[in-house]
Amino acid sequence: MKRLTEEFFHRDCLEAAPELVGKILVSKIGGEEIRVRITETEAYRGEEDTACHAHKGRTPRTEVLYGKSGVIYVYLCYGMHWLMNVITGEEGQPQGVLFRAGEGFGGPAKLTKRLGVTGRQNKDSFVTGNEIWIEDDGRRFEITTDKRVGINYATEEYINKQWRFIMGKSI
DNA sequence: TTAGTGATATCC
DNA sequence: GATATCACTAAA
Repeated sequence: MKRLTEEFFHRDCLEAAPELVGKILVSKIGGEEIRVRITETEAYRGEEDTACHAHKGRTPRTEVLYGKSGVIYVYLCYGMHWLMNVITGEEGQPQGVLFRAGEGFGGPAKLTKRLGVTGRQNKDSFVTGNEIWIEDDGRRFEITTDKRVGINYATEEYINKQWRFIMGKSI
């Protein structure tokens, strides 16, 4: 059981996103330790990705996307749902991976609810923090890809990218 | 299919 | 200041 370090996140989101599938999210935010296997992720890649929050450039909200890999980006969607991402890639390049589902349930807002993640964790780090981190238990899974969800505002080119990664059979 | 909800960005 | 939009969910 080993905790993921900065090197894991410090590469292109299209490499990191499929590898995060099958890993274990561990949270102590609520006091007790909660462990959830990640079953689905999505990659958001740079200003040229019209589905990425940072595609219009740097704003106070998207600032964190440009920062260090391994940092957590949490934001409120539709006034009631917290969505959690991890920053990947080079500093200065806005990209990250959205955690879309965990074992036994699906839905990015359910994941944050289960783990107790809210806006308080925005800009925390999976690498250095003590409240939430990610572990590799050594298990490997087949990965299937699909189009991303809920990004109809993006251009067709990016709507059609297969940048969603879903856990399959154990290998 | 639709309501619910509030931060954010963008326009006065 | 006002408004439109939104990486969702539950209920019907």
